[in-house]
Amino acid sequence: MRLVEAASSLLDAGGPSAVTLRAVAQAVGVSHNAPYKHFDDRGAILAAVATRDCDRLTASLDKIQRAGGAPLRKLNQALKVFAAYGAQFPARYRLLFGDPDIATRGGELEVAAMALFKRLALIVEECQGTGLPAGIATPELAVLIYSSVHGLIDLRASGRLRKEKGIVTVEEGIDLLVRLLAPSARSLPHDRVPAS
Amino acid sequence: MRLVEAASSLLDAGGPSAVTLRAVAQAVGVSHNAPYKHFDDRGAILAAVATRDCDRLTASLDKIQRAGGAPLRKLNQALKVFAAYGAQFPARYRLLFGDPDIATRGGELEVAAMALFKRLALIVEECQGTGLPAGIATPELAVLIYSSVHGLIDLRASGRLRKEKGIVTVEEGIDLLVRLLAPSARSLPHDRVPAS
DNA sequence: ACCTGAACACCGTTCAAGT
DNA sequence: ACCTGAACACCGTTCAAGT
Repeated sequence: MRLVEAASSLLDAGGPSAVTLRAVAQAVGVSHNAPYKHFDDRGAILAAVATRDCDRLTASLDKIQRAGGAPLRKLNQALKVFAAYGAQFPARYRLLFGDPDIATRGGELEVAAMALFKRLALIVEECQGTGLPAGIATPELAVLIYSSVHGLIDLRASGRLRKEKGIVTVEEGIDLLVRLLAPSARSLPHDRVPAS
Repeated sequence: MRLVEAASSLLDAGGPSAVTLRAVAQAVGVSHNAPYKHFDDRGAILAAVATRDCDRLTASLDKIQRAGGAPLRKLNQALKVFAAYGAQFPARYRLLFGDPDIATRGGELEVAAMALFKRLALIVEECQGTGLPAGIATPELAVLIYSSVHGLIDLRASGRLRKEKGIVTVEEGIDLLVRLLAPSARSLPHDRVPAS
């Protein structure tokens, strides 16, 4: 859908307030209220942007899963996928993982978000026993790990991870987190993963 | 300032979009553009709300610090202060710790935020060696811990910490986090702290 | 110093009407 | 089925004018 593509570009360029129906419509060359024939309202267009990105992230995790390798290394790579997405597209990250209106819409996006979480939980499960503590339920551990990474990305995306001496990049934070949670992985190589 | 109080109430009741200059002005009984005589723009009013809350959180941490007790217990209590604030006033939490425009304004709020982080870092420092790993710089560890807690609070405040089996409340997440980072604290009592 | 009223350029959304 | 133009009730912000 060209409308979704246009909304995504506007979001990247100017943040949520730049995604007006008028601007989206103008970008694809239709009248300012033509989008209402394809979407219920402004939020539905943004939800479509979020759903598309969510599916892409899921595909990225699948790729990492298929590539194989040490579990803890795969986890580190998976978390860096989120970090790269948040660094390259801060506004889209905050739409997908932080917008309250979009989250409570249910529908397609909720299904896509659940699928994404499931992939991450699978990777976490693989790590339990080979680095991560095994005496804890996988969903709990997966939620905690993702929350930590989300916190890092969100604080940076909102401009709160600057000088406050200490961690400056999300990647440093992820490496530190994995090191602290899995003491056996103290010499894990630092992975860089391209954006999805 | 009555304008700040009114803006805070409107934010709690209806989220950021409910904080219009017209509604704020009407709540204190002045014309819709009278606030411009006291604040540069709409963002300045919101920044004042955030600064006020930030100072209150700092006072809460000071109180915990003065009360004394086991370092790890103080840390747990301090983190629960953030959780309680986020649970009781989700919109204000997201304004203070998540709004990009407010964060980049600098000024008073930046000073207040720095002071708040400093208190938390002090408590973390006390824990290093008596539970938390000592072989790591305090600011790094403090940022990571706070990021994790922020991630939990933010995911809940935006409606993303629901059924996804596993952690449902932020408090559970904090207990789990402290337990994982400080293995010696496996039997730490669960603290409940009232909102600031 | 502080406030008011009118006005400006924007919004999202609705609706009657066109092809 | 899809689009248009006009209109509605909102915004934040500005400005001349009042006390």
